[in-house]
Amino acid sequence: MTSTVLSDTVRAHKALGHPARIRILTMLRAGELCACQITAVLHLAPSTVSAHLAELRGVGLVVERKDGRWIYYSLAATDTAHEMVAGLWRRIRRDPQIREDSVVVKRLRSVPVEELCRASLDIAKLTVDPGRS
Amino acid sequence: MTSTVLSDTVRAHKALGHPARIRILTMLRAGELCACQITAVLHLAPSTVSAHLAELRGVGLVVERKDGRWIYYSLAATDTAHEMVAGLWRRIRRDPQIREDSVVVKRLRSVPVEELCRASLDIAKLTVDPGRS
DNA sequence: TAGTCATTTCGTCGGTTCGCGAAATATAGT
DNA sequence: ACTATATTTCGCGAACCGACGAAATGACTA
Repeated sequence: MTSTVLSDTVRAHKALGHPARIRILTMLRAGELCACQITAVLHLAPSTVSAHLAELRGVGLVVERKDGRWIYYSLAATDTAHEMVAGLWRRIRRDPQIREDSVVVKRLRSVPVEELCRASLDIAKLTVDPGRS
Repeated sequence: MTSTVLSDTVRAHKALGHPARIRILTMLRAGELCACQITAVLHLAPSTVSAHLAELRGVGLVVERKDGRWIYYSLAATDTAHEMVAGLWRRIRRDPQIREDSVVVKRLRSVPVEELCRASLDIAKLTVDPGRS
């Protein structure tokens, strides 16, 4: 696999060239999320979300951490990742879809992952506990 | 055509998701260039270069100015364009291909456009005049 | 008016991307 | 061992992208 600065930069920008992947990156700004949580927000097939996450990981924007049955994703701690996400955020933060994602994610975080999965990733079925960050 | 912050951002990043378009944007940092000059540097068919330029213009990163037979392209004077190209430049400036482009462009600028076109866009045929900026 | 030349538009072909469902993988609980 | 389940991998069809050459456009030049 040929890797130059140019081709790496192309790949990174291609990774941001899809709404689902932009939504994932901005969601992760607030902290790690497991694949099922991301799937619940995006309303896409798990296999589709997995492919998006694999691409983000492939270009080094995202990092995974395994914990039992769940795989948690978070933003990579590299300079490039920080800069790209920061630049992205400056433009994207006004978008209504992105804003809504952030409130949905906040609700997700107020509930244990197991419960979300028990509810078949359907956020509407969650019993929200307002007492958590 | 639906236009939201998110979809516009996706389109902009897609535009940077190709080496030819990244090379064009970085070339234009030093000032405007006509389509034939860009074609000479990239070694692509004129119709291909035209398509890349059309895409860059479509997402508002680049602007065109007509002057007789020639069409000059330059970076758009918007905040978004400035920010994206600045962020891009920070990563791309070390790339050998990009560096070489910049010396080729410098040679191109030392010669009137008509002469380049008379030489069938073949840079090797140019009689370089070292006495110009 | 006719000719030349820079550029774009159009049609096409091969390759890539994106979505899904089905099957494979791996981990936890019983 | 067996089951349940979170995630990935695989295979596929539809849509999109990028390259080219040929033809159209538009502007100088003789």
